[in-house]
Parts: sequence; C-alpha cells; structure tokens
Amino acid sequence: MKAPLPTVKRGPNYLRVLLEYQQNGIEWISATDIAYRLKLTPIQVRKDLALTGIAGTPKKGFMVDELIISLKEFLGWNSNTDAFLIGAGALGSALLGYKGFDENGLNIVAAFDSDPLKIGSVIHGKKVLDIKKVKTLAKKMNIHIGIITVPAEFAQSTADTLVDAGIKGIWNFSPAKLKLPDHIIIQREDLSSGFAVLSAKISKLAK
Amino acid sequence: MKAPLPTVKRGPNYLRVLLEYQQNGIEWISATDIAYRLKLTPIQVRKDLALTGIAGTPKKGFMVDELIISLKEFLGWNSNTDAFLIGAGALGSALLGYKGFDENGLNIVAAFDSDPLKIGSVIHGKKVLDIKKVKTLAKKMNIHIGIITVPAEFAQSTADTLVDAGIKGIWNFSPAKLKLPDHIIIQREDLSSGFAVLSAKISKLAK
DNA sequence: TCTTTATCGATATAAGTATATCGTTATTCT
DNA sequence: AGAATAACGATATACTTATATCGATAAAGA
Repeated sequence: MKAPLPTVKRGPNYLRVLLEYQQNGIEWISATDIAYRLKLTPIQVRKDLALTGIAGTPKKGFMVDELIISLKEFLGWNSNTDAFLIGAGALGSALLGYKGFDENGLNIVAAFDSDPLKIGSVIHGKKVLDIKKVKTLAKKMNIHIGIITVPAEFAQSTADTLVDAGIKGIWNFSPAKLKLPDHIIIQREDLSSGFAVLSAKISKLAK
Repeated sequence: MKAPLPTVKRGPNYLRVLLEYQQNGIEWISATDIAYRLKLTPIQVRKDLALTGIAGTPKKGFMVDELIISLKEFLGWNSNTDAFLIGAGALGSALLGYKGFDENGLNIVAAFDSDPLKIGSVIHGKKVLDIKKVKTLAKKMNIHIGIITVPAEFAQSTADTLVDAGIKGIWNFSPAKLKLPDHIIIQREDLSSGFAVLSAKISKLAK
C-alpha cells in the first residue's frame, strides 16, 4: 500500500503524543486532541489515522494502545531496525547519543571511522570500529541501513563503500547529493533547507 | 512576495551547485544542468529560478554569478544573520562545528548552557556562556534567532526564555513541539520524520 | 427511554505543487 | 546569411495534499 509522504512524516509525531498519553495512563484519544497538540486539523489527523487501518469510536475517539500498535505497524517500527553509523565526528556522536531513536524503531549497532585515533573508542556505549571492517560486518550482521555523518567531501566514497557492503538504505546527513544505483534508497537530512524555511518565514517570504 | 515552501527548500541546493560551478570558473549554467545534478526536472528548476526574478538566455542558460546573487537575495542570505545556540551538548557542538552555515547565511555568535562545567569553555571557536545572560546579550547584540539543542524536557522552558529575550525565530532541534506566542516563528528539525520516510521507502510504503 | 452531544468516516471541494506542451529567441554551425 | 538547435518562459494540464461538509453512531445526560 502506498501512503502520502506527508502522512508518513507526521507518523512519528502522532506516535510521540500517543506514547505520552499511554504513559499517563489515558486510554482514549480523539483526533481532535491529537490535532490540538500538534497544531493540525482534526480532519487531517483522522485521514492519516485511517490509513493505518484503525477504526475509532464516536464520542470517545481511538484506543491509545491499539492506535500505537497500528501506527507502529504502519511505520514498520514494530521491530527495531539495526543500522551502522559512519563518521564518528561531532554530528555522529550526537546521533549515537540521541535517546529518541529507540522508540523510533532504530537501533544504531556500531559506529565506523577511518581515523586511528577514534577507532577503538566507545561513544555513548557504541564501539567505534575501523571503516575497513564495514563490509564483512554488515554482511555478517545482516545490516541494511547506513547513516552517513562524514564531512561532505567523503560522503560519496563512504556511500559507495556502504553499497558495496550490501546496504539497502542510506540516511545521509552530509550536504552532498549522492549518486548511487537506483535500487538504493536515500534519505537526505538537509539542515540548510530547514534554515532556509526559517529565514523565509521570518522575512515573510514563504507561504 | 510569497513563494511556495518547496521552492524555498530547494533554494540552498541550487545555491550549492552554483557555488561549485563558480569555484570551477564556469560562467553559464542551464536549468537542465542544475536539474541533472539535483535529480529534478528542468521545468521545475526554471519555475523556481523564475521566482528569484532572474531571466535566462536561450541556448546558454543563466549567468552563474548573477544567479547566485539573485538566489541569495531570494533567500535573504545576502548578509549573514546572527544567532545564539542554546544547549552545548553533543548536537549543539556538532552544529557549532558545522562549516556549511557560513555560506547559508547563518552566523552562530555564541552558545549558552546551564551546566557550570560547560560555561566558560570554547567549542569550535565559540564561547559557551551562562544561559542567564541570554536576555541581556540578545538585546544588546540585537539577535533575532535562537537555535535550541537542549534535551526535549528543557526545550519549552528554553524557548520561553528566548521569547522573553526578544527572539523572533526559533530553530528547534529537540523533538518537542513548542507552544509559543503566534508572532514567534518556529522551525522544527525533525529527525524522526526523516527516518520514517527512509523506512517507509524501504518497505515501499511511501509514494 | 429519549434527546443531546462529540466524534467518526465518507464524499466533495479547494488549494498547492509538479509536469507537459509549445511558441519564442539567442547562439552556433554550415 | 540561413537553418538547426538548445534553452527559456508562458500557459495549460495533471497530480497530490489539505480542508470542508454532512450524515451516521455510540456514549452521556435528562
């Protein structure tokens, strides 16, 4: 089934609100509540949730527990996905220490770097290994996702290495636009776009 | 003038390609070239560029130098904007060390934290100051943008402090959704959305 | 039990964005 | 000089996404 991209993007936000409700022991949640918390319209929330296959109850809304399961299934986050991170610099370290990934279905197993000074160290409980070992380890551990946090000039060669290692999806935090075979899924995290939107909003440029 | 949000988001990408061409001493660039580099359609590129107010020449395209100026003006990146960063943890440090901001019209002037161990230190050439000084300094230095890289649980109070300090725009790297007065511009950088899109693409869920 | 109410969910409309078509134009080649 | 070409830019179309409308329904209260 194909879902609209914006719906997928909002998925984690719904999940966050739901987990909070669950922690507070609240059993039911309405699309109206969610919408208020996330500054969306109730209609949009209902439409998004409908895509996860769940059905609500008039006057009460949705069962929190049920909805969480449904959403996680929708996002493919029921079982955590293992990933390798390449580039144990400042940004890489930040991601290694980011607590939220767990509940987002992501599990960074290990970090890799080419710098001898970094190899062998441990960052936020994750070992930093020699980049040369990526290929054998990725195949042995059946890793499908690589996270690139190397400087822009090394991004392409790093990506090539990952592809060679049999990686299917790449989460690219470098500003470089990667050229890779079509079957490789790339997701680029674009800091400059974010800032562009902010400055455009400030100068009242953007819709 | 109001521009479509997607156009604004693509702006920095165009700029990156253009700067590369400029560095290589290439004088002209066509929408077709740009589109190829960024995996877009030439039509879309032309439409986006048209919004910057530039005019091209048949058979040759656009003058690189001229287009850069035009684009920077469009994005409001002609003169760099000063900003404060709050939260000198791993992510904050990563941003302080990020080289690309300069050419993206952003200038992080100083960092702030509440941790006495961090206050007084220097990260990537930027001083870490006491968060208590934010208000007076922001007013004195006429700072309008705050970057939040504190843990989620402190995000709201940090944002309140920034608003109190007269900040207009907030770039929020915490997963928290902030509740702030309407006149404050917020841009949230959402890691989990990015990962959601990646995993959706991998499971062939997303359009 | 009957009425009111909050919410869902289906259908319809509108807004926003991307793509296609095509005539025009400056350049290059013959 | 004239023909061919590559690219622009305007207009039109298609696609995607968001919002509005409204009947149906289960719960709560009179």
